[in-house]
Amino acid sequence: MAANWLDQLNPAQREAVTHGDGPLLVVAGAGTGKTKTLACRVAYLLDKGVSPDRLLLLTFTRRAAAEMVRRAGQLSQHSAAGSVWGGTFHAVANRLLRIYGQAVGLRADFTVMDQGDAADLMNLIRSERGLGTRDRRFPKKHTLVNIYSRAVNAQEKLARTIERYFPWCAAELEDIGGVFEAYTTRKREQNVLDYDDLLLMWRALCASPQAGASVADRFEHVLVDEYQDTNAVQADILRGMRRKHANIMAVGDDAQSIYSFRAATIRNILDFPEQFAGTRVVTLEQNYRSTRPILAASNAVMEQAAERYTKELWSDRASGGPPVLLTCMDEQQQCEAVCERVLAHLEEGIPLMRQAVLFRAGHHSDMLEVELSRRNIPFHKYGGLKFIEAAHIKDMLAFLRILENPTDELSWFRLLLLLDGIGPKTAQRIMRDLGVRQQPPTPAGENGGRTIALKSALRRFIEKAPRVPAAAREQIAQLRETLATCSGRKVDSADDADDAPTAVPLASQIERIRAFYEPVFERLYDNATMRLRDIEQLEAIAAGYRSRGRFVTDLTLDPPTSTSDLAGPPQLDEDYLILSTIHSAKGCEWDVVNIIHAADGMIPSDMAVGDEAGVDEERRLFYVAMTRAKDHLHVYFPLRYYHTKHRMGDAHSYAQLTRFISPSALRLFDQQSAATEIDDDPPTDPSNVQQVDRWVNRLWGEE
DNA sequence: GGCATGTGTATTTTT
DNA sequence: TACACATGCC
Repeated sequence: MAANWLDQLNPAQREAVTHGDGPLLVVAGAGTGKTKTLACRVAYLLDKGVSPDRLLLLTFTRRAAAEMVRRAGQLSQHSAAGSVWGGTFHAVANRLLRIYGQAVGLRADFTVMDQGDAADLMNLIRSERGLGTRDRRFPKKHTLVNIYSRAVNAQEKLARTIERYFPWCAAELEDIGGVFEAYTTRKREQNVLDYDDLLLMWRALCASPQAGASVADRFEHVLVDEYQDTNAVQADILRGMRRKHANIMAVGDDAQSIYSFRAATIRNILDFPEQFAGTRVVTLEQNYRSTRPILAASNAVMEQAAERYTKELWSDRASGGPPVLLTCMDEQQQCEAVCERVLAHLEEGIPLMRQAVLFRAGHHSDMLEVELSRRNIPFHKYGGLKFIEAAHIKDMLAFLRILENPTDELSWFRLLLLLDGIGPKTAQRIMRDLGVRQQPPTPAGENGGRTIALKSALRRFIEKAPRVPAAAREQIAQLRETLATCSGRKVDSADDADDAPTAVPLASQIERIRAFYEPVFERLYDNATMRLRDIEQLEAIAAGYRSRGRFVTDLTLDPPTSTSDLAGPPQLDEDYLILSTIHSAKGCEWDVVNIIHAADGMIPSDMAVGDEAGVDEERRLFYVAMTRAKDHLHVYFPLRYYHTKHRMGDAHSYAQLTRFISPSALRLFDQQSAATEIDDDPPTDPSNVQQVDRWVNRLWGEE
C-alpha cells in the first residue's frame, strides 16, 4: 500500500525518503520537489511506526509546517499525523519552554515581545541614559535592535559586529554595550523574552543536565527545512537536540540563502557532514516547476555569482516561451503593463491566485496597489508592513498583555500614554508607584496552600486609584474598571478575602477593552474607519482562541499579513492576485510571476551594494524570484524614476537595468518595450506632452 | 510636564 | 511619507 506513492518519486527523492537512521543532508535546488520529499519522509516515518509526537519538523513559517503535515497526513496510513510537532524554531522554542522553562530559570507565564517591542525597550533605556539628546549620533532604536540581534545570532563579540556591519557606530561601542546589558536585565525582571531569547533559552535548555536529555529524547527524528537560512544558534540547538540518536534530516539550497541579515549562514549546510558524522548527502537536481527557457535564464543569472556551488538544475518542461523583459518608461507605465498582463492571463484561464507580483521591498508595490484598486483587481499582499506593527493594534494588545503579565513595563507605559494629561514623565512615576517591575512570587504550581503574599501591580492598580493629574482622573477610573472586569475582579475591593477571580471569556475581555479604547483612539489617530477594520479583524482572530495567553503569543510569533488596503480584505473564496516581497515568496510557486523594479538600486538594493557578499545575496534573491515561475515569467524595468522629494517638480533620474541580467543573460529574454504604448489619459500640462514625446523619440532614435 | 507644531531625515528583507 | 527630535506655549 505505502509503496504506491513511493513509486512516484525519482531515485534521488526516494533515497532521501527511505533513508534509514542517522544524519541526512538533502541539497535541493529550486523546484526539485523539496516540500514533497519532506512530506513523504514524514509519511514514511509514520508508516514505519514512529509516533507522530516523536517527530519534530522545523520550517521557516508556520504555514509551511501545516502544509507539509497536511500532505503527509494524506499519504500516510497513520491517522494522527496532525500531532507531529511542526513549526518555526521560534514557535517550537516557545512551546518547549512553556513545559521545560523552569530548568533554565524561566517562569511558565513569560510573554514574548516582537521586534517593535524590543525597539521600544531599547529606546526607553536609551533615553533614560540620556544617549539620545545632545548632538551625539547615537544609533536609533531600530539600529540598536539590529546590532543586538546580529551579534547574538552570529555569536559574535559586539566590537566585531560593529566593526564589520555598523562601522559608523564604532565610537559609541561602550555605551551600546551598556544599553544591551540593561536591556537584558530588564527583560529578565519583567519575565519577557524577545525572539532571540527564545532560541537562546532553547539552546540553554538543551545544555542543561537533566532537562536537556529529556527534551532531546522526546523526539526520535528531527527534520529541518530551509537549512541554508538558519544561523549559528539554530545549529547549536540541533546539535543539542541530537545528542544521542543523530536521526536528523536537513534540507536546503545554498543558492537560495537570503537571510544573512538575520545572521543566517550557509556554513550550516556546508559543515553539516562534519557536525554530524556519517551524514549521507543526497542532491536533487531535476526541476519540476519551471519551463526550460525560464530555468535557463535563472541559471544564467546565477552563473555570475562569485562563489558558486555546482549543481546542474535541469527540466523536462520544454514547452513555453522565453521570459519577457519589458522596458517601461516609468513606474506608472510599469503598473499599467502589469495590470494588462495579469488580466490577459486571466482571460487565458489562469486565475489570479496562480499569478504573483514580486518585489524587493514592501513599499515597491505602493503605486501598483493604487492602480489595482482603481481597476478593481483584488489582491492580497504578503510581507511589508504588518498588521501587528500598527499603533492601534499594539495598543489593543497592550491591555491584554498587562492582564497576562502585570510586570510588562512596556505595555503599561503604552497604555498610560493613551490617557489625557499623561506623558512620559507622569507615566514613569505612576509605574514606580505601582511597582510594575517588582515581581510577585509565582502563584502557579503550589496552589494548595497560601494565597499570593505580594500583589501584582495590576491588582494594586485595580484596588486603589493611583495619583494622577486631574485631566486623567476620569479616564483612569474607567481604565481600572475595564481591567478589573477583564480579570474578573472588582474595583476598590480592598479586602483580600474573596480571592479566586472569575474567569472571563476572551471575547468579552476584548469587547470591554474596545469599549474603553474606541473613544480614545478616535481622538488620537486619524483614519479611524480604516483602523477600526483592523480591530474588527483582531476580534475575528481572537474568536478562534480560548486562552488569552495563547492568543497574544501566537499573534507575535505568527502575525497575520496585513490587507487592510484600499482593495479591502478579499473574501476567502474569492480570487485575488498575490503581491509579495521576494523574501516572503520563498518556497512558493505560481503559474505566472511578474518581477517589478528590475533596476539597479532596487535590486540589488542601494543598501546592499556596499560589499560583494551583499551583492551576492541580492543576486540569490533575484534568482529566488525568477525560479518561482512555472510557465510565464515577466520582468519589468522602468527607465525613469521621479524624485518626489522636491514637490511639484519633475526631477527624475534614469535607471540602469539590474546588473544581474548581464548581456549574456539578456539574450535568453524576449526583450519588449512598453515605452511606445502611450497612455490613453490625456495629460493636463502640455509641457508634459513635450517631455514624453522627447523621450519617446529618443527611444526610437536609439533603436 | 504635557502637548501642538515645525523641521529635518532616512528609507530592505523577518521570526 | 512617517517618524524622531526641537521648540515654544499652556
